Amino acid sequence: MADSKKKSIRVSKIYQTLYDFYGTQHWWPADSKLEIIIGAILTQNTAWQNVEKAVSNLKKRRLIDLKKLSKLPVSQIGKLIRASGFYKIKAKRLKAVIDFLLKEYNGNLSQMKKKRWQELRAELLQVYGIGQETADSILLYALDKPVFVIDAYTRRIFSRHHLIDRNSKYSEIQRFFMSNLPKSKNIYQEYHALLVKLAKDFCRTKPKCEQCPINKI
DNA sequence: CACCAGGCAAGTA
DNA sequence: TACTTGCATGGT
Repeated sequence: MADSKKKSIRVSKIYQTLYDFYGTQHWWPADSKLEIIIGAILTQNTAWQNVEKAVSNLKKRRLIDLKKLSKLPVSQIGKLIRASGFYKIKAKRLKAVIDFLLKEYNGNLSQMKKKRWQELRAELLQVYGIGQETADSILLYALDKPVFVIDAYTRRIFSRHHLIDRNSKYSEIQRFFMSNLPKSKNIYQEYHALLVKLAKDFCRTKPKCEQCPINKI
């Protein structure tokens, strides 16, 4: 059998294994679509635990609200999200995203969802502070689009198991997943969440790594 | 104490 | 295009 065919089968097999091992992950943990978008910026290179503190600060003041946020000075946003780290630059990024959503969609996310994801992705990538992973997280979890998210964990796990090259580009890895799985938003959401869970449980130390359920396939 | 976490943008070669 | 650096808090 061709090598690419084996890898293709393995991508599905790993999903089945992780799903059987862990069950559904209930991602993205948030009360609203806007909270997901805000979280997507705040979680950049940051532990989720710290993102929760920042989001919690915004929630207490009922600031998960585009119009309210748009009236706040960037420095004030920075103060509120301080716990998430990189707070000055993230405040600036949030400001850019807020302005984008209000200007282009009048803050109406369900209106935004009507567009094709290819078009939305291009628009999101133009926004300051939104790179490929953040754009795809927003598309997949906030806008329910069938787009696979590639993060550091995904690279680590799949290169570790020799299914992708360690130096592959984002777009190549994304195509690898999307061409070898059903085009399903639900599967993409679960798969990414399962990979994050797996990495946290088994990729920290070498002895843990050897107990990884993927090794038992 | 060092190291990392659900990346991105800007600068350099 | 490919590689480097700054951004910063909080947990382990």
